[in-house]
Amino acid sequence: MDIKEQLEITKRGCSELLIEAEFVGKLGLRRPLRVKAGFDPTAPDLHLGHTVLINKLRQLQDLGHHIIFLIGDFTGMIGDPTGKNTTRPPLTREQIAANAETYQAQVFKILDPEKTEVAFNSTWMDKLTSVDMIRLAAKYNVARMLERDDFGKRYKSGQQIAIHEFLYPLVQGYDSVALKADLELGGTDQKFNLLVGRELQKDYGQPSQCILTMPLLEGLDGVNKMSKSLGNYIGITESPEQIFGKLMSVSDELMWRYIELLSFESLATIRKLKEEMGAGRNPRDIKVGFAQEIVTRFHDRAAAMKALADFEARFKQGQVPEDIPERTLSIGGEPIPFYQVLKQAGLTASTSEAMRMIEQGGVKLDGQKVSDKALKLEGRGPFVIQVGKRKFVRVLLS
RNA sequence: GGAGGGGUUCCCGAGCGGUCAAAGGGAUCAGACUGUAAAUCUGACGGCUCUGCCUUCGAAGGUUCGAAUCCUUCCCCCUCCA
Repeated sequence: MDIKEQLEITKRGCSELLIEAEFVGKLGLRRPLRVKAGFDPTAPDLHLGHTVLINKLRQLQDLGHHIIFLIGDFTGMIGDPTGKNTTRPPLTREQIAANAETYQAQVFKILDPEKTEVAFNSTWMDKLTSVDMIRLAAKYNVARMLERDDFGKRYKSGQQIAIHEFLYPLVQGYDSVALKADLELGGTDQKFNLLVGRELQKDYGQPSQCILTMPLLEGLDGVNKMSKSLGNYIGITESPEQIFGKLMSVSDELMWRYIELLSFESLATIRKLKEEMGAGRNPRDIKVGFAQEIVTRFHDRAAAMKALADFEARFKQGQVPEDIPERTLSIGGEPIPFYQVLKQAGLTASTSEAMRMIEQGGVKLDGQKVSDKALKLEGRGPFVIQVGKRKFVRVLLS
């Protein structure tokens, strides 16, 4: 493939490519480039936000480049990599190994396992002696470290910066030296660390890597970045129905951001979709198509079709979904207040909430809206109970 | 070490002796509508054996008929100075 085309694919959706001219030069070498991306072994549950970067790796892989999936097990053992709010607890080797396994299982839904090199930075970092470490530390200086926004801010405002936090970017940069990386990928928040890699490679007499930063995907709220702790994420191991439903709940505006960063459709196709919407096409249909694409990626085509059918049945026709969880409650044969059933079946968090849901007309028993708060249930069931649009349980009494 | 400021229900943030389960916003949930779990509008949003009762305002005591609001001690955060 010609260089111009490769460059376009590489740059698609990215935040920055440093330095483009250098990168073009590397492409001109006509050999597979060594592409590095590092991952923290702390978060084995990948969500769509992570996949923005992994997708890019996949694209580069398809262009014939050599992908190195680097697991930062050494850095994971030290603890907190970014010094954000609280120091993360260091992980044990066993935990890291287990996390790495889960990581790979998920990542290989996108990357080709045959063509991907998985590396652990402990491989070379463990061998470094204290002397080596100090020599490495000598290659950078405090003023340059403080260029990093996060460090600079904390320094100015008198917040603590632990010494080992300075070592972090160095270790990450040294990884690039050890791997002889031609290109390193990271989120925009990683820019500083990636640049350290460039500098260190120069110090160690290597050509400097280029840097490709990818934007951070916003979460379902459209404001914060997608993260597990904020609960605004779509996990790639979630069920087809969940992925589909969550994608459908994305606002029309945010949908385009998701499509831009997550879809594999060509830019031309996406442009056309936008035009169609401008000409009056229902954005819902575009969202459906996109949601189908994503579900297919992490499950399969059939699952995607089923998720859609399920979704339409439930929301358009108000039907009960096919497989709903079943609960058996033992009540000793006595009639039981309905609100108790709601709570015990896990449909509401408290009896107060159960009462509220009934008051607000959000509860259905076998398809009939329940408005009597004093209703009691007796008999064995099964009763199909629905709270809101999404929560269903089949209840058996015994 | 010195001087100040503060800790309120999931988050932000008002309240500063009764009318406070505690304004307002966000998040969330429900309903209506719809093109969807978009948008918009309405409502709810501590718990319970629910027209009432019980437990909350950093912790523990105290004053008072009555405290998130006053006093004492303690714990924790933040800012400035050294």
